[in-house]
Amino acid sequence: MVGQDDADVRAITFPVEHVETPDCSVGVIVPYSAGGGKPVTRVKFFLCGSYPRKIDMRASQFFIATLKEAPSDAEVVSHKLMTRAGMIRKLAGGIYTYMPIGLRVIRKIEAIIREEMNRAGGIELLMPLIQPAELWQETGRWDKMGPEMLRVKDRHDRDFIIQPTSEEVVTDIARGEIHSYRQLPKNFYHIQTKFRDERRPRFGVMRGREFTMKDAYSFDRDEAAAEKSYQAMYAAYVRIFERLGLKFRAVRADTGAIGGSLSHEFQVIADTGEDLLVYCPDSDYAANIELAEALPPAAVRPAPTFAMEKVATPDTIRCEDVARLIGLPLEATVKSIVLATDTPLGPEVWLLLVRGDHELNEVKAGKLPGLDGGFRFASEPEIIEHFGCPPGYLGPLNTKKPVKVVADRTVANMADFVSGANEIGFHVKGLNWGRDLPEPDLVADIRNVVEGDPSPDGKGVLAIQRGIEVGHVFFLGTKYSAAMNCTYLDEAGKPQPMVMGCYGIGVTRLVGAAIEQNHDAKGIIWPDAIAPFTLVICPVGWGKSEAVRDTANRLYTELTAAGIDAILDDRDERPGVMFADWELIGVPHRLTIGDRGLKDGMVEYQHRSDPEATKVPLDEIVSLLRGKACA
RNA sequence: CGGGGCGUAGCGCAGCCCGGUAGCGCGCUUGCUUUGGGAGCAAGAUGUCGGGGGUUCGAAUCCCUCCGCCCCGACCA
Repeated sequence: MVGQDDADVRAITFPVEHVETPDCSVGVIVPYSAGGGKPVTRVKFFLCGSYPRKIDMRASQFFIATLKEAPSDAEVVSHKLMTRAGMIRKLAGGIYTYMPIGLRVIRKIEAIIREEMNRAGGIELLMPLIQPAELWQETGRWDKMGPEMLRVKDRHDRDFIIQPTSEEVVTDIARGEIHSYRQLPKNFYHIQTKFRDERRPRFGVMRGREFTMKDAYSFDRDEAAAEKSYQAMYAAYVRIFERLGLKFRAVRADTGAIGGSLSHEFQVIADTGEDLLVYCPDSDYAANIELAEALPPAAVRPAPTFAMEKVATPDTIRCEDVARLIGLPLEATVKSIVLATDTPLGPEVWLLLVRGDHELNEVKAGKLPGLDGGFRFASEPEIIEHFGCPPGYLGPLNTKKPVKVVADRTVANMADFVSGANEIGFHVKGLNWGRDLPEPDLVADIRNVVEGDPSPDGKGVLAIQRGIEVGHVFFLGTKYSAAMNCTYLDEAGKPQPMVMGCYGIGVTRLVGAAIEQNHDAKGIIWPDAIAPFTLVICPVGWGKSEAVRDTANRLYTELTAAGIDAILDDRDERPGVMFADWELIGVPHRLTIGDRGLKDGMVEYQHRSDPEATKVPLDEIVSLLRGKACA
């Protein structure tokens, strides 16, 4: 047993066996008595193998660096709390040092991810941070990635990048090492520093430039096998986020720049999230708003009832104001958005129409034929050239030059609507497709869904909530294997491209997301699984009471031996300081020991989310905490 | 990238308009007192006022320039 009471001891030896577990984490075998039954031996996982746990964890020997006030550049609560709790310190925009408290949380998250990745068949390796340009040129992403990818040169003036992701390198490994269908499937992963030179880093570690990501890549012989790998990763992700103690939702997602055909995001539910999640409470439909389909209106377009009429709307630009001025509902107006594409023949101008109360979905627009090669918002000169009028009074009626008109499904179904008259200070009302102007060139779903829209699966109506994207799984197909000639030989001895999937988890972003979801006015409230410490022992009167000191030391030793990740606050701070610090840091379980209770043989237990402490007899506290704080 | 704002002690800020001794709170150091919810008193330490250039007898303050940071950015808000 650990058996040491002396506060001055710095390095207690821990006479238990370190074992190499099947998934390569290092654990220690600890005696464990489950519910008072016969003692059993079980492996208690502390932290990952590369992070030896300091067994004697006393606050005076550790590093607690809390702040009363957050730096003024911190905007969101997780950034403020992480800084105040001493988890991170900013070095440059979007670049942070992970301080000791913060690193412990990261290591715990990594340990859980490793366990579940290994359980799901993943094989850990570690690919370099710096990668040669050649591989990226091979897939074409050297040119496609843009300034988000940090490029560096070595002393010979050769191009390198600091990796934002590792598809190229892992595919290079696979094509070099895997030659036979017998070697498939394989899933390689690593947990590595990434660098993405974000246009606007913000929100602390939530959108940093340098961050830690777990990225995994699966290689299979065919689509069916690859889909199994995808499902295995999906299931592993569900387990990971459940173990982390977070409320999350898996949603269908756009495949974006990475490419591929099937994709889910794992979103931590938080009102401060940047993403909008669409889900159906009556079914299992869930998607990112980028992807969620707005179904065509069920009804047939009504017949025109009014004559078209031009109305003066001086200085009235926004649909809301136009509707109010004319005295019609906002739903009767149509919003005009002008896009441009740059073709070899020069710019082409597009007019996209959504209902006044709807919003354009740029991801959907970007998939339209003609816009799928990339688009931009048209410049004001381009707008005037084509519409004969500056922004604010634009519409599909009588454009000066022909433009390609794309109407949202809802707009295509409208009658007697309002839009700009392409004349400064005027709109038109009573406008009707077919009668007053030709049918749109294209009718498509180009808007964001709104709450109450019918669910695409036909099983109810949609609801919307905010989330933080912490994980993303992609079915890649052969996009990279084809580009890089990554093949294996099948039974017939024929080369076949490997079918790939890729799977990411933002480790450092998870830290921020967990805080966004779990905090109060005093600070962070960690889920047990990722708390920097599971339990803090707060002795009141450490410096003056031998009884307090002895009891604290003894309980610390016993609880640690029981496998509880505890820290003993021996700093001899005043209680207010001590409590405020640990509440800010967010340690979920607190044991308070003071002369006041000790004289009655009592100590106090309080969970971070409890309103107040509970008195517990001294001889019951260890078994109580074993039940509560021993994950 | 465009627009706006800000850089003064470890953190939060004042001083700048109107040029003249660099300040406040928290934190830090020392001592005494205090000791169950961020203690009190006393005495201290800490600054290239973001960098460079200019104007001036004199610049945190006025001018130029560079850098850094923050916020905002649809014909949404």
